[in-house]
Amino acid sequence: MELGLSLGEAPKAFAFMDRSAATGSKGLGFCMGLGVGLGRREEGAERGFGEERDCGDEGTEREGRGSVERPVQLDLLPLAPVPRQPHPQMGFAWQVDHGNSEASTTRGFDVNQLPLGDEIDDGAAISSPNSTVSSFQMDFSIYKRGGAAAHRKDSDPAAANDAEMERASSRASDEEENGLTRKKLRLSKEQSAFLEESFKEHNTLNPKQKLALAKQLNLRPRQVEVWFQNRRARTKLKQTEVDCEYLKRCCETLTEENRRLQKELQELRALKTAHPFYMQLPATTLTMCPSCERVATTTTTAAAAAATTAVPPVVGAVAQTAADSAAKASSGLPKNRFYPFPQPHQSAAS
DNA sequence: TATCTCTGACCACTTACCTCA
DNA sequence: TTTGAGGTAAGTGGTCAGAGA
Repeated sequence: MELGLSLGEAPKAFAFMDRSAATGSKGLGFCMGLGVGLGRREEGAERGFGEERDCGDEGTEREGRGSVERPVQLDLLPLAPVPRQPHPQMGFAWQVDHGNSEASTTRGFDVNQLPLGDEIDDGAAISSPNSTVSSFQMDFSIYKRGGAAAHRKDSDPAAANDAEMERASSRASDEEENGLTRKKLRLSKEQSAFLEESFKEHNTLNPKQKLALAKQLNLRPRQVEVWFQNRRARTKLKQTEVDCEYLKRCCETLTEENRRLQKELQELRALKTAHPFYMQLPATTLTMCPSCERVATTTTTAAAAAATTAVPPVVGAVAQTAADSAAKASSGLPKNRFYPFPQPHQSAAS
């Protein structure tokens, strides 16, 4: 029996997986194969799972004795998009006008504000006739009131926001004084939250959406674009971690199963050696798998089987066991993914 | 129609900065 | 106060698809 794992692009060798819905994006592809290399006449005849075969009908396949070497394949594909929540379009609590817009006049250059004259950064900020920007622009300038202190963070989130914005503003001012150009900025919680909500809506942006978001958040379009890129990268990274964890468990389970079946096989061989005539009983009484207690429906006599090989009935049961456990465990799971084992945690998107 | 060039979007990788324990 | 780790904004280079010449 062989256990193979491969990480990379989604495998093409196993056509029976319907993953049409999942292949829209190129992502993590995973292929796990469990090959039972015991079906040959001789013990040494082994075979890897990588052989391309027609995996047309898994269900009927497991009934057949001839398919005892069919690999049990796990195909881990990118998760379906995170369930989307309705976008609270302009409905955020922090969007309330606190009536302090007057006091919001910028004091120098705020790193979290779209700098005047920088609007044409990458050209996207030039308003177009069909732009939806102006209809729902947020006013982040309310956070620029003075007098906020960082230590208020715990007691009063709003005040903490003030402090945050003030710090950013102050830093920027200092740098402006020093003639330095700030290379990196930190988005405010509100900006991040809004971007996060947008990301839930759609994890990619068309130019119009990018422009709208940029205007709304007083950021440069490039910043919005970068944020989405980084956010996608983070999502993917988390998903990869989750997948790896899951695969580790799969591997452990299969290894254990492998060990158990090897042991079982040894026992049966010992039995055969000790009681040679035992194998001449009708095959139907011999193909019961000790682990799953399934009886194969073959009518082949043991003598006939022995003429070819004494092993296949056992291997047939083995393959069936693996296929059964896979089918059992994968029921009720997403179709575009193959989960023969307990489902991994899928909450990586956040 | 085929080919080439340009452009924009995206991704992977990396760097540099910021925050916090 | 210092420092290292982790998070993240941003830079860079490569690929790919679509538009236009």
